[in-house]
Amino acid sequence: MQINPEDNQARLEHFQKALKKSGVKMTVQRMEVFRELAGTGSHPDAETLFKGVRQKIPMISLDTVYRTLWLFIDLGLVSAVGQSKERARFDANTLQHHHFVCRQCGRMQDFYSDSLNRLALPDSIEQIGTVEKTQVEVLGLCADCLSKTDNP
Amino acid sequence: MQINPEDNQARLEHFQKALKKSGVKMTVQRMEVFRELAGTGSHPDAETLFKGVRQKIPMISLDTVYRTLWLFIDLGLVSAVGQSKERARFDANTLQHHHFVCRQCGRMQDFYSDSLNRLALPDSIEQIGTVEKTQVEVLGLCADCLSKTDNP
DNA sequence: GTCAATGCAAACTCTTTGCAATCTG
DNA sequence: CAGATTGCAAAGAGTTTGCATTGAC
Repeated sequence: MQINPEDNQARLEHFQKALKKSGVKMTVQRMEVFRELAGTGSHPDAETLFKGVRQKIPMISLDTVYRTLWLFIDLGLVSAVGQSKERARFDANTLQHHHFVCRQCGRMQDFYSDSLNRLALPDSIEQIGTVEKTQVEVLGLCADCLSKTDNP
Repeated sequence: MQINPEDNQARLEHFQKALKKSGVKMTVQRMEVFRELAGTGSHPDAETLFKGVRQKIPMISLDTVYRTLWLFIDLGLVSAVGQSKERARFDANTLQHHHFVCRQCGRMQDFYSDSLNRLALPDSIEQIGTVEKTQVEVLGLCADCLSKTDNP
């Protein structure tokens, strides 16, 4: 999915305001990392972004791209796909199931639902590809973390 | 989610048959890695499994755990959670959206659906935790990979 | 001018690989 | 017994960190 130029422009402005609001300095590097990421609908990894940004800022370093991305995530401008920061996790449950993931402790719990097993997907999916498996991922706070943070 | 012992027993038998069928040797290590993984409903990483298995086989090495896991994945006995083998990927799209992930090339495409945005989750979710975000992940083959493999 | 942000290089973590010793079928 | 499998140690990816220099406000 390519993002159209106007949306992109609007995003850049929103981006600049967000930085100012958080008292974070605007730099060429941050600008370009954001522009690069906002201009693509694919979900690039840091290295890919790095290569793209280097076209405009040849002296940028990879660690700056990483720092910039985590900063953006803190600011809520960007999200990391899936449990990206984590390691590989394995599952011996071969039944169709769905995942609840705690955003605090990262714990993952399976849950089952017949209706979620046969979700109706939008027709537009057909243009993207053939569907083999559909899984719902629910993000939230697990009961454990809730009781640890909420209770006085 | 803990798995009950009977299911677990059935799984172990299925596991042994699957190994034999694929002409893969049965070893204590494989047995224990599988038992450990099948006996937990959490989705442990390799290190966690390693620690568990070491209780029974103190001399097992971490690389064996990895090799064993990827073998099981090849055999279809186990799955890796998410895009586990991949690196962190980032997303500047802050609108609620869902992901189509190509299992071949790993490309990820956003798609939108109002109905998927407000999925009805099973009541059992409440016991697990509070829901903050629900996202659908569709796995399949993207159009690109389809045309590369299917067309003669 | 001050302090945050950057680039560099080195460290760190997770995962994989080469090879000789070991064990399964 | 032959060949697959293991353990070890070392290498490889991807990511993070410490520190001096640079640059934004």
